[in-house]
Amino acid sequence: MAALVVSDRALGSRCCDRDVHAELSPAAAQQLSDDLQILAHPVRLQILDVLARHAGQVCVCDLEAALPIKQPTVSHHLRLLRDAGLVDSERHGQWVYYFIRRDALAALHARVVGQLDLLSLALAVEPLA
Amino acid sequence: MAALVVSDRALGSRCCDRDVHAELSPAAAQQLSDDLQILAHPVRLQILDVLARHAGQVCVCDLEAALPIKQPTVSHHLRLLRDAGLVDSERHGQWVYYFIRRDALAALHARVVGQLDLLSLALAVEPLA
DNA sequence: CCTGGTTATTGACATGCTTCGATATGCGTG
DNA sequence: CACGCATATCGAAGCATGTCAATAACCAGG
Repeated sequence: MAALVVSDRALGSRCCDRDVHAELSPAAAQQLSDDLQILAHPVRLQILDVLARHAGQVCVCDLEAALPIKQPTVSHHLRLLRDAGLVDSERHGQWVYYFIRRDALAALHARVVGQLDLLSLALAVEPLA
Repeated sequence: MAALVVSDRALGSRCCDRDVHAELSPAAAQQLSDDLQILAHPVRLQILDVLARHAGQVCVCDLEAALPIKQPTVSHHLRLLRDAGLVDSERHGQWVYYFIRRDALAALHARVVGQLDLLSLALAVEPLA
């Protein structure tokens, strides 16, 4: 198990002068981080889940009934999701119906999965040929 | 385009009494949210990236050199990653070498991608058969 | 146009996250 | 064992986030 970490190469000397850098650029890391951040809240995940399963037929009061939060908080999270481009809404009479923007969610899904796959791939390759 | 949202079914009346609920349980949403949260920071993403590409040969000062943050902050993020089970470390003399726990990262990767795929899948299906 | 119901916004508060200086701990060397 | 270097922890400060009561804006019906 120790071999997992320590190769035959000496580790106990010459530290901190290796060319260790991230492949992931700061900009790419920020982008991925933003993508993850908008998803990283239980309420927003549940909102997306509900919208995905009842496309176009969900108004705010439905969400309020389905979630453990008050109406202003529902509107708050919906605004974040809309600002992120993931959802949009249409007014019908007194009610506002929200729906997922499929293209945007697909794009986000592709970015996230793509980057995470890259990470896992880097691990699959034997360390530092 | 409006057809995306409004079916022939009347939307302008009878609101908020439908059985709209999330498939994603609160517990599952919390779990996924936690998984995403630990990843949702540029510095942690870059740390994981560096560790993935230089498996077992990265000490803290390497990370400090590769990242735009001071040493206490590096240690802080490493602690979060370790508490999440994603990384571990070994001391070699004066230095501490960090490495990714492949099994844990693979498990997290599977959970995240699995749940996100479910979301996308729900969207692919035509709304509410 | 007044009323009741739905949604958005505002403002305040609490909580949590990120960062870093200061400091403690641990290790190797002389 | 004293010193220097690497790392961890503590404490404080600043900032972001989540929540909700109060209120505004909007709409339908009488």
